[in-house]
Amino acid sequence: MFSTFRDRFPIDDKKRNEYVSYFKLMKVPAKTRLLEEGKISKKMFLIETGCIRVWFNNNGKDVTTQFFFENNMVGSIESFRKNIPSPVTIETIEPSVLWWIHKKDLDKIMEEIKEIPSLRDMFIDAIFDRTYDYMKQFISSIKDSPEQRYLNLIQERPQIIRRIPQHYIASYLGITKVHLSRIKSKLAKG
Amino acid sequence: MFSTFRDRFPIDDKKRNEYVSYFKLMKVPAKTRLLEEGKISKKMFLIETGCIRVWFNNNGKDVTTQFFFENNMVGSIESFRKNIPSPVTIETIEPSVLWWIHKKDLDKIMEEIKEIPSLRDMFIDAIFDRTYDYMKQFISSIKDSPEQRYLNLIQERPQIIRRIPQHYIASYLGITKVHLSRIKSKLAKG
DNA sequence: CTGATTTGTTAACAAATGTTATCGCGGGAG
DNA sequence: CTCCCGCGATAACATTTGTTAACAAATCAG
Repeated sequence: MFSTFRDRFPIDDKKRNEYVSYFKLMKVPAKTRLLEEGKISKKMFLIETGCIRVWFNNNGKDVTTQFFFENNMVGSIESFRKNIPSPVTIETIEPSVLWWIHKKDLDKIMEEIKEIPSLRDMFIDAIFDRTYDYMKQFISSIKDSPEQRYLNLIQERPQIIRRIPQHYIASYLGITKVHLSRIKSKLAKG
Repeated sequence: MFSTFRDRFPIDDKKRNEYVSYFKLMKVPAKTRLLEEGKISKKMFLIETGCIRVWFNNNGKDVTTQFFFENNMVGSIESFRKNIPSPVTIETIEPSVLWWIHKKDLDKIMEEIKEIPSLRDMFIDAIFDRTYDYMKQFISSIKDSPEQRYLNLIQERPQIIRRIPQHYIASYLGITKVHLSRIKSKLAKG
Protein backbone atom coordinates (compact mmCIF):
# COMPACT_ATOMS: atom_id res chain seq x y z
CA MET A 1 0.00 0.00 0.00
CA PHE A 2 2.70 2.49 0.91
CA SER A 3 5.10 1.54 -1.84
CA THR A 4 3.87 4.39 -4.01
CA PHE A 5 4.98 6.74 -1.28
CA ARG A 6 8.51 5.46 -1.50
CA ASP A 7 8.72 6.01 -5.24
CA ARG A 8 7.20 9.43 -5.39
CA PHE A 9 8.08 11.26 -2.22
CA PRO A 10 11.66 12.40 -1.91
CA ILE A 11 12.02 12.16 1.83
CA ASP A 12 14.43 10.12 3.90
CA ASP A 13 13.57 6.68 5.23
CA LYS A 14 13.34 7.81 8.81
CA LYS A 15 10.80 10.50 8.04
CA ARG A 16 8.88 8.21 5.77
CA ASN A 17 8.67 5.54 8.42
CA GLU A 18 7.47 8.11 10.88
CA TYR A 19 4.73 9.21 8.48
CA VAL A 20 3.72 5.65 7.68
CA SER A 21 3.52 4.88 11.39
CA TYR A 22 0.73 7.43 11.77
CA PHE A 23 -1.57 5.28 9.66
CA LYS A 24 -3.60 2.61 11.40
CA LEU A 25 -5.21 -0.39 9.79
CA MET A 26 -8.91 -1.16 10.07
CA LYS A 27 -11.21 -3.74 8.50
CA VAL A 28 -14.90 -2.97 8.27
CA PRO A 29 -17.99 -4.65 6.81
CA ALA A 30 -20.16 -3.18 4.06
CA LYS A 31 -22.40 -0.21 4.94
CA THR A 32 -20.12 0.98 7.74
CA ARG A 33 -20.33 4.70 8.35
CA LEU A 34 -16.88 6.23 8.64
CA LEU A 35 -18.21 9.75 9.12
CA GLU A 36 -21.75 10.93 9.85
CA GLU A 37 -23.35 14.00 8.35
CA GLY A 38 -23.20 16.78 10.93
CA LYS A 39 -20.12 15.48 12.77
CA ILE A 40 -16.73 17.15 12.56
CA SER A 41 -14.22 15.13 10.60
CA LYS A 42 -11.10 14.07 12.47
CA LYS A 43 -9.88 11.28 10.19
CA MET A 44 -8.86 10.68 6.63
CA PHE A 45 -8.99 7.21 5.10
CA LEU A 46 -6.84 5.49 2.53
CA ILE A 47 -8.54 2.55 0.83
CA GLU A 48 -6.50 -0.63 0.51
CA THR A 49 -9.42 -2.75 -0.70
CA GLY A 50 -13.11 -1.99 -0.98
CA CYS A 51 -15.14 0.98 -2.05
CA ILE A 52 -16.84 3.91 -0.44
CA ARG A 53 -19.56 6.34 -1.29
CA VAL A 54 -20.11 9.87 -0.06
CA TRP A 55 -23.70 11.03 0.23
CA PHE A 56 -26.05 13.31 2.10
CA ASN A 57 -29.71 13.44 2.95
CA ASN A 58 -31.76 15.82 0.83
CA ASN A 59 -35.32 16.01 2.12
CA GLY A 60 -35.33 12.33 2.92
CA LYS A 61 -33.62 11.23 -0.28
CA ASP A 62 -30.05 10.02 -0.66
CA VAL A 63 -27.89 12.14 -2.91
CA THR A 64 -24.60 10.43 -3.72
CA THR A 65 -21.78 12.81 -4.60
CA GLN A 66 -18.68 10.66 -4.92
CA PHE A 67 -17.31 7.13 -5.15
CA PHE A 68 -13.85 6.01 -4.06
CA PHE A 69 -11.87 2.84 -4.70
CA GLU A 70 -8.49 1.29 -3.97
CA ASN A 71 -5.61 3.76 -3.40
CA ASN A 72 -7.92 6.72 -2.98
CA MET A 73 -7.78 9.00 -0.01
CA VAL A 74 -11.23 9.77 1.37
CA GLY A 75 -12.58 12.31 3.79
CA SER A 76 -14.82 15.31 4.07
CA ILE A 77 -12.10 17.75 3.10
CA GLU A 78 -14.28 20.73 3.82
CA SER A 79 -15.11 19.56 7.35
CA PHE A 80 -11.54 18.42 7.88
CA ARG A 81 -9.96 21.67 6.78
CA LYS A 82 -12.32 24.17 8.29
CA ASN A 83 -13.36 22.25 11.41
CA ILE A 84 -17.00 22.55 10.51
CA PRO A 85 -19.76 19.89 10.63
CA SER A 86 -19.51 17.55 7.69
CA PRO A 87 -22.18 18.11 5.03
CA VAL A 88 -21.88 14.46 4.02
CA THR A 89 -21.89 10.91 5.30
CA ILE A 90 -19.03 8.62 4.28
CA GLU A 91 -19.93 4.97 4.07
CA THR A 92 -18.44 1.73 2.77
CA ILE A 93 -20.28 -0.11 0.03
CA GLU A 94 -18.18 -3.28 0.06
CA PRO A 95 -16.40 -4.81 3.05
CA SER A 96 -13.21 -2.76 3.14
CA VAL A 97 -9.64 -2.65 4.40
CA LEU A 98 -8.61 0.88 5.25
CA TRP A 99 -5.71 2.85 6.65
CA TRP A 100 -6.75 5.85 8.66
CA ILE A 101 -4.83 8.82 9.97
CA HIS A 102 -5.76 11.32 12.64
CA LYS A 103 -6.17 14.96 11.69
CA LYS A 104 -3.44 16.19 14.00
CA ASP A 105 -0.92 13.78 12.47
CA LEU A 106 -1.87 14.64 8.92
CA ASP A 107 -1.66 18.35 9.72
CA LYS A 108 1.83 17.81 11.04
CA ILE A 109 2.87 15.99 7.87
CA MET A 110 1.35 18.73 5.75
CA GLU A 111 3.20 21.49 7.57
CA GLU A 112 6.46 19.71 6.96
CA ILE A 113 5.66 18.90 3.36
CA LYS A 114 4.91 22.51 2.55
CA GLU A 115 8.55 23.38 3.25
CA ILE A 116 9.81 20.97 0.59
CA PRO A 117 9.32 22.70 -2.75
CA SER A 118 8.81 19.61 -4.89
CA LEU A 119 6.31 18.11 -2.46
CA ARG A 120 4.59 21.41 -1.98
CA ASP A 121 4.11 21.71 -5.73
CA MET A 122 2.78 18.16 -5.89
CA PHE A 123 0.33 19.08 -3.18
CA ILE A 124 -0.81 22.20 -4.98
CA ASP A 125 -1.09 20.27 -8.23
CA ALA A 126 -3.22 17.70 -6.48
CA ILE A 127 -5.62 20.35 -5.24
CA PHE A 128 -5.80 21.88 -8.70
CA ASP A 129 -6.55 18.48 -10.20
CA ARG A 130 -9.34 18.05 -7.73
CA THR A 131 -10.71 21.43 -8.78
CA TYR A 132 -10.57 20.47 -12.45
CA ASP A 133 -12.44 17.25 -11.68
CA TYR A 134 -15.29 19.06 -10.01
CA MET A 135 -15.27 21.66 -12.78
CA LYS A 136 -15.59 18.93 -15.38
CA GLN A 137 -18.39 17.26 -13.48
CA PHE A 138 -20.25 20.53 -13.18
CA ILE A 139 -19.80 21.32 -16.85
CA SER A 140 -20.90 17.85 -17.83
CA SER A 141 -24.03 18.29 -15.74
CA ILE A 142 -25.14 21.33 -17.72
CA LYS A 143 -23.87 20.14 -21.10
CA ASP A 144 -24.72 16.44 -21.24
CA SER A 145 -27.96 14.50 -21.00
CA PRO A 146 -28.23 11.81 -18.31
CA GLU A 147 -27.74 9.17 -21.01
CA GLN A 148 -24.53 10.86 -22.15
CA ARG A 149 -23.32 11.14 -18.56
CA TYR A 150 -23.94 7.44 -18.11
CA LEU A 151 -21.93 6.72 -21.26
CA ASN A 152 -19.14 8.95 -19.94
CA LEU A 153 -19.11 6.93 -16.75
CA ILE A 154 -18.77 3.68 -18.70
CA GLN A 155 -15.80 5.16 -20.57
CA GLU A 156 -14.06 7.01 -17.79
CA ARG A 157 -14.97 5.17 -14.62
CA PRO A 158 -15.85 1.57 -15.50
CA GLN A 159 -15.22 0.56 -11.91
CA ILE A 160 -18.31 2.46 -10.90
CA ILE A 161 -20.44 0.56 -13.38
CA ARG A 162 -19.00 -2.77 -12.33
CA ARG A 163 -18.95 -2.45 -8.58
CA ILE A 164 -21.59 0.04 -7.50
CA PRO A 165 -25.29 -0.82 -7.05
CA GLN A 166 -27.32 0.85 -9.72
CA HIS A 167 -29.53 3.00 -7.52
CA TYR A 168 -26.42 4.69 -6.12
CA ILE A 169 -25.22 5.38 -9.64
CA ALA A 170 -28.61 6.87 -10.51
CA SER A 171 -28.40 9.12 -7.47
CA TYR A 172 -24.88 10.14 -8.53
CA LEU A 173 -26.15 11.01 -12.02
CA GLY A 174 -28.98 13.06 -10.55
CA ILE A 175 -31.73 10.83 -11.95
CA THR A 176 -34.06 8.15 -10.56
CA LYS A 177 -33.18 4.49 -10.58
CA VAL A 178 -36.16 3.89 -12.86
CA HIS A 179 -34.81 6.31 -15.40
CA LEU A 180 -31.36 4.76 -15.29
CA SER A 181 -32.91 1.37 -15.83
CA ARG A 182 -34.67 2.73 -18.92
CA ILE A 183 -31.44 4.24 -20.24
CA LYS A 184 -29.73 0.88 -19.89
CA SER A 185 -32.45 -1.03 -21.68
CA LYS A 186 -32.53 1.56 -24.46
CA LEU A 187 -28.76 1.27 -24.91
CA ALA A 188 -29.00 -2.52 -24.88
CA LYS A 189 -31.53 -2.43 -27.73
CA GLY A 190 -30.03 0.40 -29.83
CA MET B 1 -7.98 48.61 -7.39
CA PHE B 2 -4.76 47.53 -5.76
CA SER B 3 -5.58 48.85 -2.34
CA THR B 4 -6.78 45.44 -1.21
CA PHE B 5 -3.32 44.12 -1.97
CA ARG B 6 -1.77 46.59 0.41
CA ASP B 7 -4.02 45.59 3.26
CA ARG B 8 -3.80 41.87 2.89
CA PHE B 9 -0.36 41.03 1.57
CA PRO B 10 2.47 41.35 4.06
CA ILE B 11 5.23 42.30 1.63
CA ASP B 12 7.37 45.40 1.56
CA ASP B 13 6.49 48.44 -0.53
CA LYS B 14 9.26 47.89 -3.02
CA LYS B 15 8.17 44.36 -3.82
CA ARG B 16 4.54 45.37 -3.95
CA ASN B 17 5.26 48.16 -6.36
CA GLU B 18 7.21 45.76 -8.51
CA TYR B 19 4.27 43.35 -8.56
CA VAL B 20 1.77 46.08 -9.28
CA SER B 21 3.93 47.32 -12.16
CA TYR B 22 3.44 44.02 -13.94
CA PHE B 23 -0.26 44.77 -14.40
CA LYS B 24 -1.30 46.74 -17.46
CA LEU B 25 -4.53 48.62 -17.92
CA MET B 26 -6.90 47.97 -20.82
CA LYS B 27 -10.36 49.22 -21.72
CA VAL B 28 -12.49 47.10 -24.00
CA PRO B 29 -16.03 47.24 -25.41
CA ALA B 30 -18.72 44.63 -24.78
CA LYS B 31 -18.37 41.24 -26.46
CA THR B 32 -14.59 41.46 -26.64
CA ARG B 33 -12.93 38.07 -26.61
CA LEU B 34 -10.03 38.01 -24.18
CA LEU B 35 -9.19 34.39 -24.89
CA GLU B 36 -10.42 32.11 -27.67
CA GLU B 37 -11.29 28.45 -27.23
CA GLY B 38 -8.35 26.39 -28.50
CA LYS B 39 -5.68 29.02 -27.87
CA ILE B 40 -3.11 28.74 -25.09
CA SER B 41 -3.71 31.21 -22.29
CA LYS B 42 -0.88 33.66 -21.60
CA LYS B 43 -2.76 36.27 -19.59
CA MET B 44 -4.83 36.62 -16.48
CA PHE B 45 -7.26 39.49 -16.05
CA LEU B 46 -8.38 41.45 -13.04
CA ILE B 47 -11.71 43.21 -13.48
CA GLU B 48 -11.87 46.82 -12.35
CA THR B 49 -15.29 47.48 -13.86
CA GLY B 50 -17.48 45.37 -16.13
CA CYS B 51 -18.34 41.72 -16.33
CA ILE B 52 -17.17 38.67 -18.15
CA ARG B 53 -18.53 35.29 -19.08
CA VAL B 54 -16.70 32.07 -19.76
CA TRP B 55 -18.25 29.71 -22.29
CA PHE B 56 -17.55 27.06 -24.85
CA ASN B 57 -19.15 25.72 -27.97
CA ASN B 58 -21.01 22.43 -27.55
CA ASN B 59 -22.24 21.14 -30.91
CA GLY B 60 -23.06 24.63 -32.07
CA LYS B 61 -24.63 25.77 -28.82
CA ASP B 62 -23.16 28.13 -26.26
CA VAL B 63 -22.61 26.65 -22.84
CA THR B 64 -21.81 29.30 -20.24
CA THR B 65 -19.80 28.02 -17.29
CA GLN B 66 -18.93 31.09 -15.24
CA PHE B 67 -19.55 34.78 -14.67
CA PHE B 68 -17.08 37.27 -13.22
CA PHE B 69 -17.51 40.79 -11.90
CA GLU B 70 -15.49 43.58 -10.30
CA ASN B 71 -12.41 42.52 -8.30
CA ASN B 72 -12.42 39.01 -9.73
CA MET B 73 -9.40 37.47 -11.36
CA VAL B 74 -10.29 35.70 -14.59
CA GLY B 75 -8.46 33.29 -16.83
CA SER B 76 -8.53 29.75 -18.12
CA ILE B 77 -6.64 28.39 -15.14
CA GLU B 78 -6.35 24.97 -16.69
CA SER B 79 -4.84 26.30 -19.93
CA PHE B 80 -2.72 28.76 -18.00
CA ARG B 81 -1.29 26.22 -15.61
CA LYS B 82 -0.75 23.29 -17.90
CA ASN B 83 0.07 25.15 -21.10
CA ILE B 84 -2.69 23.38 -22.97
CA PRO B 85 -5.28 24.80 -25.39
CA SER B 86 -8.07 26.54 -23.54
CA PRO B 87 -11.32 24.60 -23.44
CA VAL B 88 -13.20 27.88 -23.13
CA THR B 89 -13.66 31.33 -24.59
CA ILE B 90 -13.48 34.31 -22.24
CA GLU B 91 -15.54 37.29 -23.31
CA THR B 92 -16.73 40.59 -21.88
CA ILE B 93 -20.45 41.13 -21.53
CA GLU B 94 -20.32 44.81 -20.58
CA PRO B 95 -17.72 47.34 -21.68
CA SER B 96 -14.94 46.70 -19.20
CA VAL B 97 -11.85 48.16 -17.57
CA LEU B 98 -9.29 45.44 -16.90
CA TRP B 99 -5.80 44.95 -15.54
CA TRP B 100 -3.92 42.14 -17.20
CA ILE B 101 -0.72 40.37 -16.32
CA HIS B 102 1.49 38.18 -18.45
CA LYS B 103 1.93 34.54 -17.48
CA LYS B 104 5.69 34.80 -16.98
CA ASP B 105 5.27 37.71 -14.56
CA LEU B 106 2.54 35.98 -12.60
CA ASP B 107 4.61 32.81 -12.42
CA LYS B 108 7.46 34.83 -11.00
CA ILE B 109 5.22 36.36 -8.36
CA MET B 110 3.83 32.95 -7.49
CA GLU B 111 7.25 31.40 -7.02
CA GLU B 112 8.17 34.16 -4.60
CA ILE B 113 4.87 34.03 -2.79
CA LYS B 114 5.18 30.33 -2.17
CA GLU B 115 8.21 30.98 0.05
CA ILE B 116 6.22 33.22 2.38
CA PRO B 117 4.20 30.92 4.65
CA SER B 118 1.25 33.22 5.28
CA LEU B 119 0.87 34.05 1.59
CA ARG B 120 1.35 30.47 0.58
CA ASP B 121 -1.43 29.41 2.91
CA MET B 122 -3.67 32.13 1.53
CA PHE B 123 -2.96 30.82 -1.93
CA ILE B 124 -3.74 27.23 -0.96
CA ASP B 125 -6.90 28.38 0.82
CA ALA B 126 -7.95 30.22 -2.31
CA ILE B 127 -7.58 27.10 -4.44
CA PHE B 128 -9.53 25.07 -1.89
CA ASP B 129 -12.29 27.65 -1.89
CA ARG B 130 -12.45 27.40 -5.64
CA THR B 131 -12.75 23.63 -5.32
CA TYR B 132 -15.58 23.96 -2.80
CA ASP B 133 -17.39 26.32 -5.15
CA TYR B 134 -17.32 23.86 -8.01
CA MET B 135 -18.24 21.06 -5.65
CA LYS B 136 -21.27 23.01 -4.48
CA GLN B 137 -22.28 23.78 -8.02
CA PHE B 138 -21.99 20.14 -9.01
CA ILE B 139 -23.98 18.99 -6.00
CA SER B 140 -26.65 21.60 -6.64
CA SER B 141 -26.93 20.37 -10.21
CA ILE B 142 -27.85 16.85 -9.11
CA LYS B 143 -29.88 17.86 -6.07
CA ASP B 144 -31.87 20.90 -7.17
CA SER B 145 -34.42 21.52 -9.89
CA PRO B 146 -33.72 24.30 -12.41
CA GLU B 147 -36.28 26.45 -10.60
CA GLN B 148 -34.49 25.91 -7.29
CA ARG B 149 -31.14 26.68 -8.89
CA TYR B 150 -32.57 29.93 -10.22
CA LEU B 151 -33.81 30.81 -6.75
CA ASN B 152 -30.36 30.01 -5.36
CA LEU B 153 -28.87 32.41 -7.88
CA ILE B 154 -31.22 35.18 -6.80
CA GLN B 155 -30.16 34.62 -3.19
CA GLU B 156 -26.47 34.02 -3.61
CA ARG B 157 -25.48 35.89 -6.74
CA PRO B 158 -27.96 38.70 -7.33
CA GLN B 159 -25.42 40.46 -9.54
CA ILE B 160 -25.92 37.74 -12.11
CA ILE B 161 -29.66 38.30 -12.16
CA ARG B 162 -29.29 42.05 -12.43
CA ARG B 163 -26.51 42.39 -14.97
CA ILE B 164 -26.46 39.29 -17.15
CA PRO B 165 -28.72 38.78 -20.20
CA GLN B 166 -31.22 36.05 -19.51
CA HIS B 167 -30.21 33.62 -22.24
CA TYR B 168 -26.71 33.47 -20.76
CA ILE B 169 -28.20 32.70 -17.35
CA ALA B 170 -30.32 29.95 -18.89
CA SER B 171 -27.23 28.47 -20.49
CA TYR B 172 -25.45 28.67 -17.13
CA LEU B 173 -28.34 26.85 -15.45
CA GLY B 174 -28.27 24.16 -18.14
CA ILE B 175 -31.76 24.95 -19.45
CA THR B 176 -33.21 26.76 -22.45
CA LYS B 177 -34.04 30.44 -22.42
CA VAL B 178 -37.68 29.51 -23.03
CA HIS B 179 -37.74 27.39 -19.92
CA LEU B 180 -36.12 30.09 -17.83
CA SER B 181 -38.72 32.52 -19.07
CA ARG B 182 -41.43 30.09 -17.95
CA ILE B 183 -39.82 29.72 -14.53
CA LYS B 184 -39.78 33.47 -14.11
CA SER B 185 -43.42 33.91 -15.05
CA LYS B 186 -44.43 31.03 -12.78
CA LEU B 187 -42.56 32.63 -9.86
CA ALA B 188 -44.13 36.01 -10.65
CA LYS B 189 -47.63 34.51 -10.43
CA GLY B 190 -47.10 32.11 -7.49
C1' DC C 1 -34.54 58.98 -36.17
C1' DT C 2 -34.78 54.47 -38.22
C1' DG C 3 -34.02 49.93 -39.41
C1' DA C 4 -31.54 45.91 -37.83
C1' DT C 5 -30.11 43.01 -34.24
C1' DT C 6 -30.45 41.34 -29.68
C1' DT C 7 -33.23 39.97 -25.94
C1' DG C 8 -37.42 38.25 -23.79
C1' DT C 9 -42.24 36.21 -23.83
C1' DT C 10 -45.79 33.01 -25.04
C1' DA C 11 -48.19 29.04 -27.25
C1' DA C 12 -48.55 24.34 -29.12
C1' DC C 13 -46.64 20.25 -29.44
C1' DA C 14 -42.87 16.61 -28.67
C1' DA C 15 -39.58 14.35 -25.92
C1' DA C 16 -37.42 13.42 -21.58
C1' DT C 17 -37.81 12.38 -16.87
C1' DG C 18 -40.28 11.48 -12.52
C1' DT C 19 -43.78 8.79 -9.71
C1' DT C 20 -45.95 4.90 -8.25
C1' DA C 21 -46.81 0.29 -8.34
C1' DT C 22 -45.91 -4.46 -9.51
C1' DC C 23 -43.09 -8.37 -10.43
C1' DG C 24 -38.99 -11.34 -10.18
C1' DC C 25 -34.49 -12.69 -8.98
C1' DG C 26 -30.89 -13.86 -5.73
C1' DG C 27 -28.31 -13.70 -1.63
C1' DG C 28 -28.01 -13.52 3.41
C1' DA C 29 -30.01 -14.31 8.19
C1' DG C 30 -32.16 -17.30 10.97
C1' DC D 1 -33.94 -24.79 3.68
C1' DT D 2 -36.99 -20.88 3.79
C1' DC D 3 -38.21 -16.34 4.20
C1' DC D 4 -37.16 -11.68 3.82
C1' DC D 5 -35.14 -7.94 1.76
C1' DG D 6 -32.12 -5.49 -1.31
C1' DC D 7 -31.81 -4.81 -6.05
C1' DG D 8 -33.29 -4.33 -10.75
C1' DA D 9 -36.80 -4.33 -14.65
C1' DT D 10 -41.04 -2.76 -16.57
C1' DA D 11 -45.58 -0.48 -17.27
C1' DA D 12 -48.91 3.37 -16.88
C1' DC D 13 -49.49 7.76 -16.03
C1' DA D 14 -48.03 12.65 -14.48
C1' DT D 15 -44.92 16.39 -14.76
C1' DT D 16 -41.05 18.78 -16.42
C1' DT D 17 -38.32 20.38 -20.03
C1' DG D 18 -37.14 21.02 -24.94
C1' DT D 19 -38.33 22.60 -29.76
C1' DT D 20 -40.09 25.53 -32.95
C1' DA D 21 -42.21 29.48 -34.28
C1' DA D 22 -44.31 33.89 -33.94
C1' DC D 23 -44.25 38.17 -31.87
C1' DA D 24 -43.00 42.16 -28.60
C1' DA D 25 -39.70 45.02 -26.42
C1' DA D 26 -35.31 46.90 -25.88
C1' DT D 27 -30.87 48.21 -27.68
C1' DC D 28 -27.53 49.57 -31.05
C1' DA D 29 -25.34 51.30 -35.37
C1' DG D 30 -25.51 54.40 -38.91
